Amino acid sequence: MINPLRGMKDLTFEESQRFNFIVNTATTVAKRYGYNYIETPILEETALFKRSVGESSDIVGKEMYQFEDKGGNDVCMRPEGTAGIVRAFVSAKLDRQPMKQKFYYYGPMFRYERPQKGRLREFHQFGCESFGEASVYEDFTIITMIKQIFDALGIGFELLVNSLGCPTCMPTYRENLVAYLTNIKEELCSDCNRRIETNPIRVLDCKNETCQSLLTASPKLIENLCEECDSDFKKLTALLDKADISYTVDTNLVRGLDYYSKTAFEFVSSEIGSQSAIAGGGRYDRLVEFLDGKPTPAVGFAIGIERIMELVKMPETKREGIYMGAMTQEAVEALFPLAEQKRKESKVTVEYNSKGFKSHMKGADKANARYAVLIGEDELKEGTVWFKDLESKEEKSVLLGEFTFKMHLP
RNA sequence: GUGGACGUAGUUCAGCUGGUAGAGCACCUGUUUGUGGCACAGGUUGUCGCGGGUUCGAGCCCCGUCGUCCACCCCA
Repeated sequence: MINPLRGMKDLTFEESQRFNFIVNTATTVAKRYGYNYIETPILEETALFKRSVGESSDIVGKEMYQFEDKGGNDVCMRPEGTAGIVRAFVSAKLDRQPMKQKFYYYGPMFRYERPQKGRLREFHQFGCESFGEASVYEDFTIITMIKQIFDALGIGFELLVNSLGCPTCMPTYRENLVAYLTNIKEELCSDCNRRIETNPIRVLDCKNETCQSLLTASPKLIENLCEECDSDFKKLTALLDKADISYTVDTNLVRGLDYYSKTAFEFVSSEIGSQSAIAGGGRYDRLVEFLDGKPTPAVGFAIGIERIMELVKMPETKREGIYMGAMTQEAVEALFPLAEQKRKESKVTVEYNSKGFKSHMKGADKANARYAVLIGEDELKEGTVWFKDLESKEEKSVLLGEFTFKMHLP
């Protein structure tokens, strides 16, 4: 037996239905916010991710599905969505148009990690990217959109926000932080020591308690923002207050990807284990430029579909469609014209095996059908069908040609 | 990449100090040979993850391997 590869998963039945439900719900909301669907390749040049995600992240360093294709190109399965979307945006020269552009996408992402709860090697994200809008109003609007999506899905969450600063205030802060960290180097854990070199901001959200207690006195970016970043962040929190969206300012909140600046946010759930981030995003005003486009402000987010799968409450499934069956083999074929006609408007299941009456009734029940339509010897002789509404329990026999549900059942 | 737990019927699990497997659910068939969801009766299903080893004998012990899960790491 051949099983799926490690960290890859098949989705069937209620799981695939829930998956669809999530995507459909998110799509509906995104469209209402003016987003258009964009589809980009799963395979991209490795250079794209090196330049966008950044070499400091483990994603690029060791988690990418990277290989040489048959034409000798250095390629990667995308580990996240934003880089590809921005690349497409620049490829289409949309950066040269004054129009603002908004895109939503969903699809598989690949990271070669050790699988655990909420972390697969092939996982799916739904995300949105808004280009050309520098106003913090857009950051706020995106947060309200995610809230709407989670509300529609019946998911509870906690919202964390922070500001990562911009090229004006971030580099100085970074230097100060590194200086501070280097001072207490000996007392920090080995992971943090590594991070001082690779990604000092990452030290801030270390889970080690000793590190955290040492960090209480560390310089905080939020207190060292430039005027513009500071005023934007204040505006954002004021808007959230006004909209009655509760949030926590988490000065240790960091985005893992290098391209973020200014607003950063994360939606977390306490109900799904250690991989608690169910959506994350923020502003990335410099990424378009990094990827050879004209400087274009942008803000976006992604939802981890697998991570919210078990949190989603599906609407109750009601009896739906028609089950058709026959008691004698000759009668089975008499069902086909009828089935074809009814399939123009509703779901029809035809049982090809002739079976006893009772066994058909059980079959109809199991198929969760609303109606059972059966033909036995008597019906075949008389040219009629017998049918029953499994919910109201009304039943009737009518001539085949006259058969419609509307006419015969309320 | 690091640390830990676990892999037994379709599924959830039981299996005591080693003697070649069991339960619930699910499924199938019946309970007047034309009335579903309930109840009752009966029935089917396993190379006990895979490969070695120890032993007269292994689902139980040992080693390896693959996989799952949890945490770290990373991140959605």
